[in-house]
Amino acid sequence: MELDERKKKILQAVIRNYLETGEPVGSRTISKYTDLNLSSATIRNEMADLEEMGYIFQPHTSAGRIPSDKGYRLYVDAMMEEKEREVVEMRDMLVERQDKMETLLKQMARVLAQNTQYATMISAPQTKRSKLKFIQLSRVDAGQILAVIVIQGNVIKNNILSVEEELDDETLLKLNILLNTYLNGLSIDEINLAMIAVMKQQAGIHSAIVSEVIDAVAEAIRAEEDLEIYTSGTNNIFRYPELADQQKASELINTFEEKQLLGELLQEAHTQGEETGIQVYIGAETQVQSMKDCSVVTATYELGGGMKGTIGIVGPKRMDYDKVVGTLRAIQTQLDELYGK
Amino acid sequence: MELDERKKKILQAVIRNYLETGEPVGSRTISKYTDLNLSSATIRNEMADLEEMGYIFQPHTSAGRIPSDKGYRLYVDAMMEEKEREVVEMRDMLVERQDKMETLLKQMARVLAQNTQYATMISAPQTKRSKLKFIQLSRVDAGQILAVIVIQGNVIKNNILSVEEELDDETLLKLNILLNTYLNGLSIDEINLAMIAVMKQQAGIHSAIVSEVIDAVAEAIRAEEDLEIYTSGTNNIFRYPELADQQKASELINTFEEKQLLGELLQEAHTQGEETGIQVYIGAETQVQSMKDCSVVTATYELGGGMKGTIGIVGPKRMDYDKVVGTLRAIQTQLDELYGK
DNA sequence: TGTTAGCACTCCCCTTAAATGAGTGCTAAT
DNA sequence: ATTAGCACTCATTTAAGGGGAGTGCTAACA
Repeated sequence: MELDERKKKILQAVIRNYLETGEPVGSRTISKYTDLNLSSATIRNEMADLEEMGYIFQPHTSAGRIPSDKGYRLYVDAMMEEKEREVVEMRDMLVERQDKMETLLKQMARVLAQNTQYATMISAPQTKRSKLKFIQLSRVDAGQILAVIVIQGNVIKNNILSVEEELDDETLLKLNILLNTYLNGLSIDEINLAMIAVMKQQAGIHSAIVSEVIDAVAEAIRAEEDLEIYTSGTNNIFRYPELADQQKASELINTFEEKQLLGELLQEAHTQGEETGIQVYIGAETQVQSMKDCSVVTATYELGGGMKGTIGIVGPKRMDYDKVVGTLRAIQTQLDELYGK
Repeated sequence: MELDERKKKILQAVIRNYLETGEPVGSRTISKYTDLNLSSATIRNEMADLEEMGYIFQPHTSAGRIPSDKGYRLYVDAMMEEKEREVVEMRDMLVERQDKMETLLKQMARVLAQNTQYATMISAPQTKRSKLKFIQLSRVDAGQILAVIVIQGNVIKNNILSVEEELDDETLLKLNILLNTYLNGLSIDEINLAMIAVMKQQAGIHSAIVSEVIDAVAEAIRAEEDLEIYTSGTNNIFRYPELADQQKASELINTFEEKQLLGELLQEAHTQGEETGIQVYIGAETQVQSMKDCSVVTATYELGGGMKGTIGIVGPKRMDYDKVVGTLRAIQTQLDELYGK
């Protein structure tokens, strides 16, 4: 059987209607809703075909039709290539200069949630490929050294080190110069054992501190790698009856709080993002069990220096794909303009 | 009417039983449950009295009794003064040294949630009265200065400042000395305009930078003041049927995500905490609308240097007050031992 | 005077049954 | 190819009934 133009139109009408109402949609509705001027009986025939082809299905005998994952997929794909959406307002959202990535991301998650009425998540940029920009040791207290580590993109990590020996200013200065000379501008995988050995040797009796700093650097990177995720609008779940029953809501909320799975999800979206960087996962496509009744739209953004992060929007399968994709596009554009290269 | 010993015992039995089951408890149950050896009829009479006195009530005619807020209050008060709970294990929770307050708090919230099966929230210590410990300016890039601000208790804030003039190392060193000399050891409200004027004068052409740093300090403090709140275990709400219906769950989850109200709640608990620092709010006592069916137990902890924070545990009114108070006590003790003075 | 047994009564809740109605599949006519 | 018509299905709603847990009250008992 073949998916002719009329079938497409009907399918689209079914999906549209279902997106609006959340209720299974019957033939009579379609017959009036579209400009096809077909009777409900004809629609019924076509819908039977569409069901056979797997685009829609009945939740139970003699109920209206609901789009299947396959149906959504078709709809989304069609929509994606068709529309190059208008850039939404949202310009004011990013106007203020941010020193802090964290604040920016939190805010972004919140705005998105507010805007779309879905749950949102956003992963911080990953610094894997970033270069070390600056290291500074300072004596804060007797026996306490503060190590400040700045990574490309102005991601800053602090680390308090405890030392036994008393360090005078001169020694500290030397160590600072040593560390910066060797490590500055290197990315993580460029720091090797040989280099560390040389540095330790040059540090003489203070080699222990060098070790600690290196550890701190490694830890800072690692901390950045098991990436931070910010979420917002999880309670929007309750807006959609098909997700709001106790069982599902509980699982979803849990998933959102634990963030572990979200991380993997975003990670995957991030790595396999294609040209546009926008990806749509429908139902089981996410691999996350608790989200099998949801759809997820993700967008990868870049902040220069190879740092990439991912935004995800989670809603019911009948989410307004159109709007969501548009919104994400707009944000991408904004971020690119501000930080992109 | 008077609350004699037997009435107390019966009331306690009713509450205990209700805590366990979550169901209204009838006279027959009590008659068997307690060691009073009274028939259900007698219990009925007593329960009628207790109801008249406002300690318990029936959700509907001919149902068992449920403790009222007043009833809970009595129970909790009695329990609080009676028990000086055993210090729970939980020792291992805090063993690792933490450089980062944030990590510690998050972890703590999580452990608590896990342990109690309720939702938890924890506010970061407030630095209002804290003293400035250390300031360091470093050149990170051409035109970019990193200001690191350390506050008592090793709370560290970073701030990137943009500068137009090129600063050589010597100037930076001078500025560092200047700033530290003047500001070191001062608490926020001890920094006044006169002092700033003097510093600016001494900084000469670089007075602009001094201004910026001062701003950064102020901002760092302010950021710390509209306090961070970490939550965990919000999905535990779903464990308790009386909170899990769509309406209530949605509101609660929202409250927990927005954190605004939680902040006020913790704030209040913090300020009016009495001797022990542990406080119990039952039902409407919290002032937070969405929590009118919950109880909240809060504990204020101190981390030295006048920095105080508050932990809160939110559960159904029938929460296991005993265990919760015990757990919080234990944590308080631990924190005191580790950081307290 | 306090305690208990007995009994009628209340009311939630669960189950069952019937009514409703939206929607389908099929057939025959156009 | 399209449509009208009809029988049929089945989730959902509504009503009714039974069960049962629990109460309040009264009368009897120690």
